[in-house]
Amino acid sequence: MSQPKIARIDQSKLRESAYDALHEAFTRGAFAPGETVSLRTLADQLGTSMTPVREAVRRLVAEGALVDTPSRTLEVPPFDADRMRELKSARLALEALLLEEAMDRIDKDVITGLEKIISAPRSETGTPDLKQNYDFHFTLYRQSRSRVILPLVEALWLQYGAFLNLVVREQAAGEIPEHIHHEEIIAALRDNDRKSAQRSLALDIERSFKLLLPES
Amino acid sequence: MSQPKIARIDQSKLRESAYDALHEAFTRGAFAPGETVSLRTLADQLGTSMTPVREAVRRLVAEGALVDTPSRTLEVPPFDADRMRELKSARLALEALLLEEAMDRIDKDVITGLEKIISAPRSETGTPDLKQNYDFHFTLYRQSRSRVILPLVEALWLQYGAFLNLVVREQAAGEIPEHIHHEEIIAALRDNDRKSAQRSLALDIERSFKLLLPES
DNA sequence: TTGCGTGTGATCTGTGATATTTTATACCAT
DNA sequence: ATGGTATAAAATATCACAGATCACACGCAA
Repeated sequence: MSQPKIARIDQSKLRESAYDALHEAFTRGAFAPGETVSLRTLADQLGTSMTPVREAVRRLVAEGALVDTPSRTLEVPPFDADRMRELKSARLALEALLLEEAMDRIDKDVITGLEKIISAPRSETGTPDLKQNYDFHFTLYRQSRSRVILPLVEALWLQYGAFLNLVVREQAAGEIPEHIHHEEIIAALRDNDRKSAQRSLALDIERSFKLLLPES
Repeated sequence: MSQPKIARIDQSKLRESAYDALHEAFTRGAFAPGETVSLRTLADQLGTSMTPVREAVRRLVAEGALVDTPSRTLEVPPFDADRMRELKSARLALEALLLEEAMDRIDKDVITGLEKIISAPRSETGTPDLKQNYDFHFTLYRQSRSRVILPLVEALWLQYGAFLNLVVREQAAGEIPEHIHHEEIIAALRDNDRKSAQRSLALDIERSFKLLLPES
């Protein structure tokens, strides 16, 4: 029994490419809540036919990033404070589980990687570092090797991502020091201090929603 | 501006019908872990073309009820104890949140409805009352009016559903008294005793996994 | 002869594109 | 305002294609 010497070529799979492109756009806050999108437009922009886009869109709908309207168009869910509160409590519950699992397995190299992520030069454009924040959390969560909860959390971030679009404008005024909690988390990881790590993560999640849920 | 007097018949939407049919089949434990399914076969059985089935299947994949294989076929995820443990902790975390919200809003009529569900005649066929269990939990959870967490929990049940197929055979031997915890939950709802309701729900979820995760 | 690996082809699969049908909305005339 | 029509979009069906699987026969070696 010989092991394969060469890797499989990852054939076509336009559906995956389309999904990846849209996923990236969502985490970037490229879509505004309430905005409607058209399959044909997306297909044109991606340079494919409607079929792969449709399947990618079906997945996004299943994940809550898009919703079907009664008139059979697609729209980015409009802002909704109740939904936002649910996103927050779901994130608090599930990301705590991921952190717990991750701390069972994480090694020094990954922690160093996390430090590298947050110490990367902040973007010069004045836009908040959405991608940096995403990368920090998910390289941490991926250490959990979770195959059930991690996809759920990805879906939550996807829903949350659209709302970030609303925040980007006033971000400069908000001046949220997001890296503070990230540094606390890294320190706790080094000390293997679970309590402290959980507390810092919870604070970081709370922080994420401060601008969108001012009352809390 | 006149309001429509009669409800729309939700014609067409074959995609939704296909999804509903498959969803029902999963919660019924109709599919066995490891089993492969074919778009054409499903389309034939449902009496539609491949297209609606394909989109329904895309959603099921997004929810984790089906997975794509490297050879581009579809299969029901094979049994996996790690996945099972994740399902359990995710259910414990999220359903606790739903119960909390539900207890803020539930009224007497719904509690009576819950009693009616569990007092319905147990199926004569010897098969466990999967649907009865499903209906009990979700009529309760629906009271939370959740639009974020509830779909996540549905997805978890969908993944869990396939594994139930494995249990059905030995169920008679297991002889699990599932209605015990359900009755405790109802009593706690009547007393508005949150602590007790949460405890009973957790026990009920633990019970669900007893046969599949004997070690715990 | 027996056993095992190998190639072959029929048949199945998902994928992607496109044609057809259905529905919703905007527009225009009345 | 009302009603009909035109237009555009989504939903569905159908088709062409490339890859994967399986059964089976063939050939070589022990």
